[in-house]
Amino acid sequence: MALWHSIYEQLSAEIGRGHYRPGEKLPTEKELAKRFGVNRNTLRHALKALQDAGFVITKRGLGSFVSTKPVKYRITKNTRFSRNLADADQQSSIKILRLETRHADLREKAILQLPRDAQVHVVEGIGYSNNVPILHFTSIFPTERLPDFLTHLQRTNSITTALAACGVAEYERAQTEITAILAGANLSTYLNCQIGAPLI
Amino acid sequence: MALWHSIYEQLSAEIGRGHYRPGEKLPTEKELAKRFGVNRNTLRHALKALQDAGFVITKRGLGSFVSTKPVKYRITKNTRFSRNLADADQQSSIKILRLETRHADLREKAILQLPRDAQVHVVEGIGYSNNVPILHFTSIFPTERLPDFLTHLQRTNSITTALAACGVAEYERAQTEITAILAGANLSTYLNCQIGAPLI
DNA sequence: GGTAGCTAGACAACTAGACAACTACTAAAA
DNA sequence: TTTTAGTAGTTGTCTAGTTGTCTAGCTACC
Repeated sequence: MALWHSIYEQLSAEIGRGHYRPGEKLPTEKELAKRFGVNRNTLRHALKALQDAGFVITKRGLGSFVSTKPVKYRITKNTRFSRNLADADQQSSIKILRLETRHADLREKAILQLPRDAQVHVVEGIGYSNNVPILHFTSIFPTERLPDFLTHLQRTNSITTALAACGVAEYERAQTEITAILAGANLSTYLNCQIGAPLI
Repeated sequence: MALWHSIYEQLSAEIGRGHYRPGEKLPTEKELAKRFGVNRNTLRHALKALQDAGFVITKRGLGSFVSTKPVKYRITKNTRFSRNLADADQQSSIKILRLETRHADLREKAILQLPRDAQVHVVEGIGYSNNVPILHFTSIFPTERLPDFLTHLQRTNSITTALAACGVAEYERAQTEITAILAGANLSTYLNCQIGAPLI
């Protein structure tokens, strides 16, 4: 699909969802282009489609504004939104690239407070949200506390349920206590993933 | 041997030899075709092979660029770990793609338990670990509870410190309470990031 | 005859940049 | 106080250059 069209769909979806209300000003073309990672001309193509569909009105020197009069077009769109909303699922999944058990190194032992010859499970993979790759991760779990973690993980393909199957009920604790935070403090705060623009 | 393949070998050799540095732009397809004395289609065949091998990344309208991370690292996993340990610091950073305040939609209001006309801060960006893109995130924060959050964020470029500046001291609570987890439960467990394969 | 490899060309999609037209705002001049 | 000029920021338009895709035709070889 053409780039501009996917941008058009996303913006119209956000308008329909109420992110931008009637009469409200959209971000400037420059900002939107930056957000979607495209050239301004490409973004303008999407914006032009939004105008033609009656979603927005743009004024030279001022900006683009959400149309005050909803168009019939929006109704057809809404059905799609409501379905998404009903499902309420951003379906997320993971693809596991690596799954191994090895000895913990010094760093990991220090962080996880493990004894001398401790071993760890290593899980490396890519996280998807709506089939868009969003995240590359490498997680470390102490083997001692989670003996058959890998088996569960392999079967369920879900770290959450695998942890649960191993008797770790509370996720909060599991996150801060079991998952090794090898990355800096910054990245560790971004647990929330939504949609994905093409990276790189 | 096929023509395109000899071109592929020559170009990959030149890249490996450092003739073209990582991140550098290759000559245009037109120029390369002229250089090798072949049609553009034939050259594109060679270029396609270079992409598949992970040597170059091409962008429409821009050109082809030497990949910053040659593919071989996937094979030599072990060296990677020890080196990471030697560095001891995974320097992580973020690039912010979007920073705006808008109305919350139904879903967000439900999750964050917000009143009718509540607004939210939207932060979208890409997380890097050692300058490798690892994570695409979109975070939602209630405006009401964090009035000048964006200002702090823009200044510090760190969500952690920005939250702290707004009086949110404990990160654990901030994560589970303030950050909207719009993604499924699965993705939310991956707070740990290490090295990154090129996404997409 | 059929297929693989290459050539030739046309068009679509995207990027980059420059410049014009317009708006809102501010500060200096009348 | 009113007017004017200037500045900054926005959208509109245009040109040039790049990659992506498609169709048609040629040649060598099996």
